Amino acid sequence: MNTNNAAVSHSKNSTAARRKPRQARAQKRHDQILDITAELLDSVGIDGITTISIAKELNISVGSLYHYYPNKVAILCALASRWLNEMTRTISAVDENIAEHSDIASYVKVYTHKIIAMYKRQRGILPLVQAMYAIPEVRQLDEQHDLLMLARLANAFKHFGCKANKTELERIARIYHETTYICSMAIVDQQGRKASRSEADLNQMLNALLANYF
Amino acid sequence: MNTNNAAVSHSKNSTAARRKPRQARAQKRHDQILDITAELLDSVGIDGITTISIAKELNISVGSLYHYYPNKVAILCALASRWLNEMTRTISAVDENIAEHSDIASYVKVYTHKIIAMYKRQRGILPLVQAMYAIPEVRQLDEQHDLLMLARLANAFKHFGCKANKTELERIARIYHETTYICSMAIVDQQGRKASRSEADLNQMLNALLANYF
DNA sequence: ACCTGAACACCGTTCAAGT
DNA sequence: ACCTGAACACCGTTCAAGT
Repeated sequence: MNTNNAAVSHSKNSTAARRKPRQARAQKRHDQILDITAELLDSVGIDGITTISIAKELNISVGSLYHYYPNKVAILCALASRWLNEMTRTISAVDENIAEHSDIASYVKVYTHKIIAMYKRQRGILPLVQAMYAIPEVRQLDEQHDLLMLARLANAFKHFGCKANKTELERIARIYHETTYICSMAIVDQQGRKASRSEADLNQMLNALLANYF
Repeated sequence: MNTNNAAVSHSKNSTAARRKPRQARAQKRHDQILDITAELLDSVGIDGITTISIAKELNISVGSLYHYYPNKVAILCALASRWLNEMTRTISAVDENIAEHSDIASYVKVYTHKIIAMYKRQRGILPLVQAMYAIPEVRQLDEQHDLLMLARLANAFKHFGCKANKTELERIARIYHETTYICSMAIVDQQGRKASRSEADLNQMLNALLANYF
């Protein structure tokens, strides 16, 4: 009794969707399942969700539900993945327009602003994502997503003439990313009041972090 | 089906320990239960823990276990509480010696260092705390703990002559606290390599945050 | 008085039987 | 072929019966 195996007999083999969505109809069902799951997550919380309740809401049987996803974790994973992809897409836009910025400070400002705006828009689902964070598979997804963002950041820093080597670049990007993430969450939490001031404070911290390396 | 009730019939009335530990023997049992739970958390993960496994490890029956704690969540809560208190105690020491510091920068440096050292010492249990974070009661405990730390920080800032009003003080303390927390986690994660440099970067960010208010 | 563990209520997952 | 939902395996919690 010493290795980290969940030791449950329930099948958790794959967390991927079961049938490839060749037909538009099947894809629609997959999406519907995620929509319903998101709604239930909101109304009954992550502990209140049951596979039967999801199936019932869709007017299909549990067995049918298991045609689309191999298990409950897979459904939650797919939902998390959809959210993460949405975020990535939003932020990618900043990077694609990197030519717009003449210096790093300008980039930092827009980057911060976009992230906060996005978190604000998704205010309702943030606690849900947080609740799902307990699921190891979701955590892994999030880490992959982070790696992508870190690579982007490191690239942008180099583009603006950062004088750090590769290892250092990775390290700074990590601190930059984590700081932006946690402060954006805090800013979104504090319901509008003085949020612009907080955003300025975050920018100041980020610029101070980068100052030594430019 | 719209309010956020867990809707389970399991009794979750109180999360406090059941019998007041009047006798030293009962207190010892309470501690033993938490010790065993921490061990199991480490070996089988939070999803692998069962009340029966805890009882078995203690050589008592499940029924007996329920004499000491009203339910499984209460046990995990008590464990989290023990950890949080340990942390609070460690950090309180910095505040009690506030007179040692002539300026805010000196305070920031020691504060950062103590926090990182503490996280390093608890490296093993940090992922466990993170896993427990999914439990709403644990989250609440953590928030209470945070409020305490924030009050401390705001006080210290004022002591060193911070020119911010009460609302602003709270806001800055929050950003300070969150940034320290997330960066310390990141620093501890990166296994020693270049950690001292990261610590310097964190300090620089914190000082930049405070600069406008002193 | 105190402890035990079978029994009950749930929920995730499967698969034999229906269409 | 596809869907159904009773059945099975688990786990948290209780409480009648034992000491």
